[in-house]
Amino acid sequence: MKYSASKENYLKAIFHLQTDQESVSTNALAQALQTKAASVTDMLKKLKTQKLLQYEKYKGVKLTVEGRKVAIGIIRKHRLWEYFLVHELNFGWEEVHEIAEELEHITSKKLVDRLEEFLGYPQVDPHGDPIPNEQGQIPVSKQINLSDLPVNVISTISNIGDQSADIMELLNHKNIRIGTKVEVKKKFGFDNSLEVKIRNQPAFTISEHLANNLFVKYEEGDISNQQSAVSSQQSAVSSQKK
Amino acid sequence: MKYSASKENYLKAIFHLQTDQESVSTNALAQALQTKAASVTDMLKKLKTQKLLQYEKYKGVKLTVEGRKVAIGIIRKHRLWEYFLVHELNFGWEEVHEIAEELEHITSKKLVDRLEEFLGYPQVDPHGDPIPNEQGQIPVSKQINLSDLPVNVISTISNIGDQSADIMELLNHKNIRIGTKVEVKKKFGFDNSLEVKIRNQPAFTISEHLANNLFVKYEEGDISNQQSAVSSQQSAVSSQKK
DNA sequence: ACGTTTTTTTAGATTTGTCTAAATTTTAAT
DNA sequence: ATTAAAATTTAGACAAATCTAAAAAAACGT
Repeated sequence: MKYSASKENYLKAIFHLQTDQESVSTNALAQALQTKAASVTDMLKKLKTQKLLQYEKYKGVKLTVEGRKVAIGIIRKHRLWEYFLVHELNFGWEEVHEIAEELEHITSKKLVDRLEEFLGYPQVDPHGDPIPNEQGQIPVSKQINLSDLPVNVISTISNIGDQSADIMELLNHKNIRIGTKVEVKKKFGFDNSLEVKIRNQPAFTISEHLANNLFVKYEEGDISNQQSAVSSQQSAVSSQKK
Repeated sequence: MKYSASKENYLKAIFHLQTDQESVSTNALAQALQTKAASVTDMLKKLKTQKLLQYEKYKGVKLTVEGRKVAIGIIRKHRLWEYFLVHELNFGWEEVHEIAEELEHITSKKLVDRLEEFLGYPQVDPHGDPIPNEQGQIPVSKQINLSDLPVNVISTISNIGDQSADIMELLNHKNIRIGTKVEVKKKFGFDNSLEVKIRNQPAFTISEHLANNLFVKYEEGDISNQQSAVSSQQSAVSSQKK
């Protein structure tokens, strides 16, 4: 079945807003899609007749299994294209989202699968978000040490090993906190220091000792698919708080 | 300025149909675009108000300079994407047109230019059609000997050196004529024979002697841009009829 | 619990691109 | 030069996706 770009965008937005059991409100959708509540209501009625979502008026909306399948397909395309743009065409990670918003609506399934193969089956996109596989399974969130993060991948600080005042002083000074997006630009074997970059600021160096205490996840907060999440390739590192 | 995919398709179709001074008829456009004449008339009126074409009712239509610029931009994107699909993602040349019909409407100019760079500034697409450069200039048609055609590039037979009955008998037998699309699959240094492929038929071998009498062009019949056509990298081989 | 505010839906309109059927213009033939 | 045929345009309609304004339902505060 083929759906319009507009419908695909609604499904994608609902997927992102739909946390766990919660249904999504009309207003939340209108805000996410930069449109008016009345337009959302109209579209929800159409998507309901296509069995892509469960919708009762005034009760909010949830995706059906089919609707989620479509949404994940769009997200898969979006993230593979982002990966392509950054790693093959040398775009900066901050400029690819907009372009991927268009590319994600290209219909050919064969194209997506070939692209994925061409890229070497990447697990996360340049923003650190997991890339669903062909079956619609989304790789499970992993925590790894910042030193183990491949270069040029944006990830999010999810854990700090040591929680002493000393480390906090340092992190505050460097403006690093949980949720901060970081990217390793270079790894120096000599002293195992790392050159890292945060948002739009110039790159700076952090010591091996500090890096050892910073953990990042590959995801930003996405929900894994139904029952079966894909098992992680690298073993997750458990954070060692004291 | 941004135009809808539909408008871009109209401009592209007019460009392809518009030979030299001739204007394009409503019916010809309707057929090319698989639509009805009435729809074409409607659209032409809209495109005229946008100054993309010259249109007087019952008189047919021609692109303006601006309209041609847009059309060439779409064709440039189409052919670069086709090249990408065939040479990077290993698609067959016969299956890429449909996908490129969608990709050609992706708007980012930076994407196209980066893609072109990534691909190494190719001159012709997998069907042998020339790829316009960033300035909208279209490489000029070149005739080269079939033996000089790179492998895996589709080209069109444009000239036959020897015009004896003998060669014609052979060409008729092998179903080769002017306009036939050929692709060299392999070159054998031992006897300089070539393995070639025509349309969907299985590949077959032709002798050095025959190959020496077959000339192909890199283009299918496209008109070069305004005044300045890009000078060809390889020198064109003049066909040596007797 | 009851009025007020917020959220959501309905009603009616608009834009884009398309269609069919009818009317008009051009072309071509005798 | 008429007239028949072909090509083109007009008129009116429709589907998709959106909007504004008004009505209805739900949630909230005291």
